[in-house]
Amino acid sequence: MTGQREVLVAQDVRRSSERAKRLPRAVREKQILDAAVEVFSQHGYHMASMDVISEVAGVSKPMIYSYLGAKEELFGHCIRRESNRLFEAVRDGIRPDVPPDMQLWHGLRSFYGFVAEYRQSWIVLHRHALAAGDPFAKEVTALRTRAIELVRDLVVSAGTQRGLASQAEFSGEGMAAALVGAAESLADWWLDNPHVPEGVLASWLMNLTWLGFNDLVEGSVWRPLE
Amino acid sequence: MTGQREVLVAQDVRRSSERAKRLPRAVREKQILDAAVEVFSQHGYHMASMDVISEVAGVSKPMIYSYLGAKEELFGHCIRRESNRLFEAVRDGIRPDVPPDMQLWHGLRSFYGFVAEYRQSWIVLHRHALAAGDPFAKEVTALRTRAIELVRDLVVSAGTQRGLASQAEFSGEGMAAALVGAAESLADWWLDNPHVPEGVLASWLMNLTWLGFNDLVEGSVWRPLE
Amino acid sequence: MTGQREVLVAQDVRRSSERAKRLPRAVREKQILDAAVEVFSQHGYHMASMDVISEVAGVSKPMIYSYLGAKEELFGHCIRRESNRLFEAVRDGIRPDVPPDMQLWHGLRSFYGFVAEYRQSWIVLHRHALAAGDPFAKEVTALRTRAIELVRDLVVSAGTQRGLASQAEFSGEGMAAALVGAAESLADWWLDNPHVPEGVLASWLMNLTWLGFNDLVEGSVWRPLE
Amino acid sequence: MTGQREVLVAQDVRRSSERAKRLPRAVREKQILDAAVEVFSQHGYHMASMDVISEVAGVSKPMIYSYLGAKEELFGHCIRRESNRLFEAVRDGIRPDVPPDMQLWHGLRSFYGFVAEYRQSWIVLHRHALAAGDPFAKEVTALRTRAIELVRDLVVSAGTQRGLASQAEFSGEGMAAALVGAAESLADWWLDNPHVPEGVLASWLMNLTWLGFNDLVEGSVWRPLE
DNA sequence: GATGAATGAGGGTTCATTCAT
DNA sequence: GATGAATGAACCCTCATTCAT
Repeated sequence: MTGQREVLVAQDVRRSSERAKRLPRAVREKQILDAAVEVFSQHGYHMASMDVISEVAGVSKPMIYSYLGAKEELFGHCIRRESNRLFEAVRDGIRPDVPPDMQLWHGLRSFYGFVAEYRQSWIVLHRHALAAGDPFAKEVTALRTRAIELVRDLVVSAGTQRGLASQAEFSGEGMAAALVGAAESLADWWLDNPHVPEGVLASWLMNLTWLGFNDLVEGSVWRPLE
Repeated sequence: MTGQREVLVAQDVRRSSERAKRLPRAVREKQILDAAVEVFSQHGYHMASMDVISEVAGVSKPMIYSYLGAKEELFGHCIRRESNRLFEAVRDGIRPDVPPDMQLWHGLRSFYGFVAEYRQSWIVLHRHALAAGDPFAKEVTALRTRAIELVRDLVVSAGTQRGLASQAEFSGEGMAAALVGAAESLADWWLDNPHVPEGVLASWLMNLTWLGFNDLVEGSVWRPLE
Repeated sequence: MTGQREVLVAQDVRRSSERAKRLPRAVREKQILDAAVEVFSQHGYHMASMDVISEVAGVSKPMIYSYLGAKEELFGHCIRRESNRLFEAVRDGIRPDVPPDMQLWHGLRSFYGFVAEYRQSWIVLHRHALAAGDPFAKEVTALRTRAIELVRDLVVSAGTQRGLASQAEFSGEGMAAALVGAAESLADWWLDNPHVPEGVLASWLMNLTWLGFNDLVEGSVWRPLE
Repeated sequence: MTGQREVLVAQDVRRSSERAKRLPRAVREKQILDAAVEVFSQHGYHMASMDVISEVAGVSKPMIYSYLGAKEELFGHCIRRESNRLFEAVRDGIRPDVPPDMQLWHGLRSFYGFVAEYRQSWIVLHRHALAAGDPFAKEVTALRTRAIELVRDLVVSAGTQRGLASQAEFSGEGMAAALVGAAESLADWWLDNPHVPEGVLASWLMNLTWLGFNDLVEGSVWRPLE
């Protein structure tokens, strides 16, 4: 949990009732965003109070307002930063020069890697931003859309390569949405069942969505070959 | 949306600032719960105000407190009622005397049928209760667990019948969680893409999780046979 | 605690969700007043709720309003009933044909006897009515005034019999007030120190106010002779 | 009533719905406590509303909560401040190098001096805190206990000096409690009979409890000699 | 740049009280 | 006579936000 450690460091630097040292704006903004993500992830949007955020950030409330705007705007900043982090982590984890199933495999591993490293970011995005209503839910929906497109292109290209006839039962987008949703929900489930190592999660998903229950019960198993 | 219609009727009956007619307690409780679900689904737990709920219910605030308790408790009542409704709808939709894939198929259809009919209930359960923190998230998690168990038993029994060796890549619970999550997320996606008919959603999921992408790109398709 | 027992009896008579039997008005009023005194003594005027009183009385709220009026009026009824009870107990305990000190002695014993038997009444009068503000404090002040007059007449007549010159240092009323106050406060102290037998309290007061510390430290002691 | 005058000044300085000038926290806390004591003394704990207190203090409600806590805590602060004021006033008024009766005399004079100067404080302590129930009543009881101990030590030491045999009729603590109670009640009586000068009250008590009615009717009188 | 001081506004909750049956 | 059903009104409290230093 890198975010949390950095916040604590920021706090430690500062002795109580000591005026905060002048710091470059970028540093202050990072402190504040880190603190905000931490607090939002713990309490959700509505129960997170600006007072607490400012305490955790080691910065006075007026600074938050002056640097990052009101609560809504601050929350938006958090969501955007973490959205991008997450998307980039997944996108950069995919290697374009391997078969589609391996691409999917790498994408999933990167995703669960991110969730493990930035647990709080994931909680904010998945648990709280969606519930916080429209300005924010849209942001997360957009992220999800980007992910869905990534997967859709992958599957569709694999399909068209092999002449998959478009059928009512098949919809690149719909099924990509289903896969992305499954990945998200499994991440959620992981929060409450952390004993499972991260590679296994990706493996389950590959077996389920690449092979399907049918092949599985026949004894087939998907494994990454490289 | 049966609930909403009835609530509006209740409102229409009553002219503003007129004393509500005396009705038996059970009727009032239903009115209140219906109104609460409606308002919670629209605004979420924190932004829903007891004032608005009481107005929508056509009842004064003290009645709510007297019949269903404070806000937290009221929300709990909503969640429990809708949880049970949903679970029973799915469970009753499953016919036990058909092959596993058909059971899954019926379960999914019932699920999306419920989401279509009780849109607000679904929103409260999926979007808001999970974000509202621990007393409530647990309730929904419990619901999800019940669903996962249902699916797990289905798949595992199918697998063991055919001698599926337990492997690291396979976990009845984990994969059932993934499927349930996929179904949930697809329902969520459906809220923003309502043009897709409900049967198609179930079809996608069956194809994805029963056959897998691999079979799909080979041209295989799953269809319900009865 | 006679009052409490009677209330419990009244409650026991009534099975839940059974309509209260028709009873003569006087009986109902007694039930209500007993319950009110009990609840007021426990919670004070403001924290006592009409709901609780009606439950303890085994009677619905509208009955209370119809028989004994609103909360203020109800409290007034309580205070008046208990005031009179107390005053009559003390007055009737005094035997007019004995010397002044013995009259005082009997009065004090009657007073502490009452406090022991009607603990709740005393608490309502002394602890709560005085704090409840003017309509009620006056009532208790009036009671106190009657007590002071009783004592004053006693002492003054004793004094004038023996030619006590009126002096600045002496005021029948003031000193009677002091004695009455001492008696009250000792009763209050008794509530928290119930191990002392009631006769001893009266004895302390007699020794203190009849003989004074001065005589006491000289070894004199007052004892009732009859 | 120093407190009240200052509060009014604070109010006058501020025109309605104008932002209060920035003042150091300690000053505001004093203003708030003064106002709270004033309002509590007039209306009692339950009928005093935070709105009124904030108006009288010339400060908005959130400041009260931020500086002195919620209503209960605020009341506690008032009681503690006034308790200490009162106890210190009495203790500091006693001169340790004079005979016991003179010490008592000075203590009583200080007490009535305090009641005269801080009428509201006395009312809060004696009339309202005791009735407000357990967190607060305990505080006042503790104050009373400290006073009783003061008096007990005085009398007992005087008694043992002259060989007072411990007897059933004599209890240092009990009689001290009676004297303290008498003093309190006389202060209470004084509130409704303010024409009596303060020295006279102390004089009555000295004559009553030092000499006793018996000596008094014989014509003896106690007077301070110095 | 940085902050302690200050507040408007609004929400949850609970009574005492009364109607209609 | 007796009561469940119903509500107006008020109170405590908190929070996001801004001003003045």
